[in-house]
Amino acid sequence: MREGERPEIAKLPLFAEMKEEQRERVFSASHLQVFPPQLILFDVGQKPDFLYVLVDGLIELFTTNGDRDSTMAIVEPVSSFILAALVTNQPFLMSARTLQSSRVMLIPADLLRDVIKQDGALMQEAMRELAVGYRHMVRTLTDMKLRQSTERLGNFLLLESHKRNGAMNLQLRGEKKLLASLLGMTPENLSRALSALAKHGVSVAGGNITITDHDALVTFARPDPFLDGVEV
Amino acid sequence: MREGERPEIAKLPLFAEMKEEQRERVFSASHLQVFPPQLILFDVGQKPDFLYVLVDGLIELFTTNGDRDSTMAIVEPVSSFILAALVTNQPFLMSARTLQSSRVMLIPADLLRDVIKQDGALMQEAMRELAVGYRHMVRTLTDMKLRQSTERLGNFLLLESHKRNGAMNLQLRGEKKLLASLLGMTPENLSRALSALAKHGVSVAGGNITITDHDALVTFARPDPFLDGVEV
DNA sequence: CGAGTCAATTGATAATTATCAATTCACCGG
DNA sequence: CCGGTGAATTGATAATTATCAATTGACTCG
Repeated sequence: MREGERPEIAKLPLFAEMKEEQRERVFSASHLQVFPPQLILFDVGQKPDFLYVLVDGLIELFTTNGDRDSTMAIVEPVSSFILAALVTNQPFLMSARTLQSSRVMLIPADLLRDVIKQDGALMQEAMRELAVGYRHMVRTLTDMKLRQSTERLGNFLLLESHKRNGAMNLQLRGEKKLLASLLGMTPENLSRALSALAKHGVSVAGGNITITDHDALVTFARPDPFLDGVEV
Repeated sequence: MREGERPEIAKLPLFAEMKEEQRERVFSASHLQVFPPQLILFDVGQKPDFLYVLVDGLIELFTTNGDRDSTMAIVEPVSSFILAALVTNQPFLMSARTLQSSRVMLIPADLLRDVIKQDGALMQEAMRELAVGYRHMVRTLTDMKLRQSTERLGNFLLLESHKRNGAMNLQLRGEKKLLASLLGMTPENLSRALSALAKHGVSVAGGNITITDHDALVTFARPDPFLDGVEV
């Protein structure tokens, strides 16, 4: 891989604490690849050959059942994905596709599993990343089971705003039907939910969403301090 | 803690590979406690003081939102729970209550985090356990997003049967409303779903459910080999 | 600049799930 | 053995969400 890419990847929490020597071993065996939009990187059921690190672009993790499919997560740069499949060396439970042209670092799975065993700091970060991922899943599942669609949307907007340092103006990454699938609803219902939120401090102009009355949205969506709290 | 309890706990994958010396350190600082049914062990938002290991009994992990609540998992012996909260040292995202009188081992959180850092084998098992837990969550979320309630029930029965070595006769642990909540439906709809499955090879007598026609149930529920596959 | 394409919206209807209200059933204690 | 308590079931209705169909809107390509 190119030298210039390394610093931002090495800054990832996962790789930040490991021994330089081991990092060198991992990085020199990895390669960076550019994929066009709408390309399937891997499918459910395949064995993981690599750990993936999204350096630039946008990637969707999704699952399929018969003719339906559902977005499980949207991966933004810079972050790794499918660590759990790599650690357990079990088939993927999700498929991945690029939403935009994306640069991805591919780290050979066997090598990485080996280095994880040898480098305690790396293992600890892998453990932490899995714990954080697990907790994220708990949040998402709770969100699905305990809230209805418009509430989910409201809380999603509040959380996005929080992530962006409280910005009241949000620009959607990707299409609205993607967001709909992520939130577990149809595109039609997302449209209706967005207009329903107009009464609760949200205004929409295309892919640009503005929270005009934060308090009103909070009153409607009732975010939970723990469930919707931002993980460190 | 009593000596007699240790062997079965030490056999847990989590503690199986660690150094005997470290295990001794952990176990001797832990204590075993018996809780009556319907007792809250901890609530959402509390910081984890212990890792919990259920030795005997039955425990429910659940979440709350306003006046609704939902069962997230049912913990059967012998297994540990809330490892992710312990590792991240973040507040619980789920509450726990005993469903039956339960014996629980309490391992001090600070100590265990410390030992995890020192014992590579333990850390590796913790990492693996978190990865397996993450994957379980992915399955559950997919199940919720992609299937409707009667299908979820059908697949639940198939999976339970598989777990019990293909037994066609299943005895429910706990009440039906618990199962309903776990599957994300109301008790009323669980009743209706169970009677709907009568046409697809399932017969019910109280808490005793029999799969009378496995193929018919498979045809109806369409289990996915990966999603519903049993993790090693 | 206009046709074509696809996302997004809107309206109408259907399916699914939840809620409310009775019973019925099972089990326990007196 | 009887009455009481709460789970489970059943039926009727309401709320939520999905589906189907049509239209609008935005953008690209020739």
